[in-house]
Amino acid sequence: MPVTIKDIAKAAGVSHTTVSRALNSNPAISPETTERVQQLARQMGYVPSAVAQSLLSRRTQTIGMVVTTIADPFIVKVVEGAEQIALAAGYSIFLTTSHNKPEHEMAVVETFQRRRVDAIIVTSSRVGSLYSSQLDQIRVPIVLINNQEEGEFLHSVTVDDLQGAQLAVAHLLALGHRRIGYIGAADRPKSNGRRLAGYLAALKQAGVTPDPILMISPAATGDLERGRAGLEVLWAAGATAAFCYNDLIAIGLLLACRQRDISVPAMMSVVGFDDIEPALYTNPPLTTVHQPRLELGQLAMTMTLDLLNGQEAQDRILSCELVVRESTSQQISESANGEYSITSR
Amino acid sequence: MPVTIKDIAKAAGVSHTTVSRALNSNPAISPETTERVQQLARQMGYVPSAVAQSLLSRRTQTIGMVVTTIADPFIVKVVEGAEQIALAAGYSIFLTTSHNKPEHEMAVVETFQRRRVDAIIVTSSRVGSLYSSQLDQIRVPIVLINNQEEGEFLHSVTVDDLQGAQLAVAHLLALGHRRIGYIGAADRPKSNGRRLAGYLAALKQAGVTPDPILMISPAATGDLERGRAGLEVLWAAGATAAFCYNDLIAIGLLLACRQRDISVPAMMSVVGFDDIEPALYTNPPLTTVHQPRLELGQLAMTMTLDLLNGQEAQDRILSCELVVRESTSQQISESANGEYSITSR
DNA sequence: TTGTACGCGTTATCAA
DNA sequence: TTGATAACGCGTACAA
Repeated sequence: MPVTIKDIAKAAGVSHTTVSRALNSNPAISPETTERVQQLARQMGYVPSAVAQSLLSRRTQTIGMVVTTIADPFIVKVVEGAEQIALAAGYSIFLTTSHNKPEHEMAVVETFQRRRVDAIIVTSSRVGSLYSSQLDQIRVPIVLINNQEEGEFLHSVTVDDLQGAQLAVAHLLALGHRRIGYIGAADRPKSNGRRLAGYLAALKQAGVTPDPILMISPAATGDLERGRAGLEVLWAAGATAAFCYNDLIAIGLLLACRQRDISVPAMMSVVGFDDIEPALYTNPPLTTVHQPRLELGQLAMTMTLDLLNGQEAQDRILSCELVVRESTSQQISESANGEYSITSR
Repeated sequence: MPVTIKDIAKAAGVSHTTVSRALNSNPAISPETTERVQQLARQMGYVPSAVAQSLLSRRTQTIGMVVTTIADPFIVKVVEGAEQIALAAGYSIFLTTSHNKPEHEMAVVETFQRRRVDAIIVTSSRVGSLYSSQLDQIRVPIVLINNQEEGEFLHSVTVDDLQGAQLAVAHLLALGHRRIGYIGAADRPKSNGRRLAGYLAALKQAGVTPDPILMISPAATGDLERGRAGLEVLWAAGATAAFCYNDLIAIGLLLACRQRDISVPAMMSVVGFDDIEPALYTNPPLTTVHQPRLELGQLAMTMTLDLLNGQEAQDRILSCELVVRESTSQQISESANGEYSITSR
């Protein structure tokens, strides 16, 4: 069993109260006893019990964090950002994955309540619908990152999907593309809707009429598969460029292009979303929309700690940046006279 | 403040002792009161305090897990495996990253002690040297995953680096390669040494004399860079194949090959180690040694829980599998008479 | 300057 | 069948 202040008290010949005060450098204690007690504590390898302290202070200095999966490089960065801030403030994180399973999420929340976490951070979940019944029970602050549902009662940090999508599609338009496809993900309704809106906004700004056949959302088991399926439709529809809901879909599309000998970017320009690490290793390296993932996590945690300190916290929306790599190029075609010219096909 | 058993006691007109017993379905309590109390607890939204329970039981049902970084896809899988098992057993995980910084690791251990975690799991660290002074202070079980130092005092789960490396190099040898390079990582001394040993063992078994110039360990800022640097040396030394310490190094090498127009696998076969996700997306897809990462985490956690239940735990070594993709092929060269023949160059 | 007493929420012991 | 009491490790109001 670990050493307690009582053990130290016995060894030092003082009361446990004095030990407690000495260890906390309480000025009421004489410098000599303070020094003596502290040295003794060190010798005996004393480490205060956060459990006992929590019981008394009613604060566990603990944050519960729910993510769908840490296999997603996007989420990893968010967690890293959150951890940095938490650690610096003396908080520890209970990290749990939900794999998007409602029953899992319920259980996680229950666990967090039992553990008396001071606050909860949830990423990319449909909190609104699922938790609503449990939510009023929870007294601790809840901060949502990129959540898929609207809800006024919670605090949130979100990435500006619309602006990011607009950036991506504007880039393709500037390169001369007019038949630009969008491959969406219907299972993330909110963000998918916003990215689609950005796509449409960019087209509108360029005076291009959207073609319904180019806006698809293939049902598939995984994002990679979705990209593969997307290519078939878009290629048949005469698209010269594709904007994908995320990088994994884009990578799936890239793989399918290679199999069908569709050269990227010469025959098909591809843009992703997220800027995950693998996007650097693809062939060609993927042009994509970079989300400030680290910052997302940092901000969410900062916000959480602010709330715990009784401060107000404003919801935040972070903007994205376009990272141009090699999967996009001018939409060119050889014209009759042998010269290259931009075409709108 | 959360509801306590005292609140329930007041509402039910019984003592808090009775409430506690009723909630735990103690047979000593009459069925009527039990039912009444349980229903009341549900209505009032009672959730027991793990903090108070821990203080009494001296068990927190909590595991501290230290990893170098969750940005490493390898580690992510290990964590996932560990989490599965922990969750099923009612344990929660404090996940912390150390980024290989000694001072960080010390702080983490200190935090875990304060939080009174029941056990600690550490991945890929040099525990032996760093922790030795703190180790005797810690009374809880410590399980090491793929640790970089020998030590009899701790429990461990390790992947069979030697066997995995042997598999990889034997594969290259079987394809006819004789000038096979090894690009190592000196900052992971233990596993690097074991993989090098596997490389040498395979060569020996095939009767190939190792050439020191082909066994390198480039000093570089990151693994990707290491791969780049490695290519220069190996290419100059006339290597036709390279076995890399890990996939990231292999990917770095792949990127460098593309820049220098060295076609893979026609001119250079490449094998990695780990089988991380990005290895699927490279061009060409990477042949690599698959580590049972999920199992590694599961086993470590199972072992930990066994130890907590007072059982003995045997150290384990898991074996690897070779995953052949498209970055390796027969070592062929056009001979004078126009036919293809295997050469040893 | 130091010590006594109490409480944080829960369970276990003993008594009624 | 139920209740009063103590204990887990710590911090704090109050007393000395």
